Amino acid sequence: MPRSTRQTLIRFYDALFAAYGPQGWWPARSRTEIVVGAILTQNTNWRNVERAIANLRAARLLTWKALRDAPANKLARLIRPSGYFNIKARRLKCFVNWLWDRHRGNFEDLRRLPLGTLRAELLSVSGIGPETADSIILYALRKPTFVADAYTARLLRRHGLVNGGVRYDELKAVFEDHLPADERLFNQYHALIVAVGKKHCRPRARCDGCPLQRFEHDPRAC
DNA sequence: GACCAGGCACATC
DNA sequence: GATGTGCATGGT
Repeated sequence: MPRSTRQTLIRFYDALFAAYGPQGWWPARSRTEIVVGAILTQNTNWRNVERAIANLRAARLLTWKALRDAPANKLARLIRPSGYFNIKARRLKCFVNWLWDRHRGNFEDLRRLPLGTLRAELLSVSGIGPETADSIILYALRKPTFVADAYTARLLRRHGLVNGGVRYDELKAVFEDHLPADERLFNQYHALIVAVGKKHCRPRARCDGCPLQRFEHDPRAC
């Protein structure tokens, strides 16, 4: 008799939390830095994102106003280590321009919006897709939306909870439909998935030592 | 040198 | 709606 999805998700969470403990996400010093990091990490290794963010910090550009006033080519030069630097510089400018055009440059203002409205508004910004929007909502604005990423897809696929061609919204719905809409839970859960994913759920990674190894899984499904 | 990394927009069918 | 492609650096 297969366990319910809810039970499975809770068991996974408990096993990951027991193994890794609280993650304290998002790894950033400010809300501005969270948003910048969410955009820069698109399809990119986090280590390279850290280099780019360090450059922005050294240039004192990690404030909304400084980002608004900085020319895109200057941003592009500084964020070069994160890859796709021309595109990402444009995306940073798009976000900041939207923040000023629609919300007078007041990031805190976004917290007042209902979650659905907030998400739809973020998705209307060029360069903000579903995962980036959810990262901003969950980690910078502390509202309960689940962030599904490449690690999440691999994990659920490996354990047979979703099929190969699963779409983003289906992936996050697995968590949102079976768990309480708790911001702290979603925060911790996604961070734990990244923790286990970096170690055990990427190409050529091994299951040895994985906290989820004792659960039914297919190592080839990553 | 190939493959990968905490995606997204756009074109095409 | 599904699929393919460009964007680009740095690590393995």
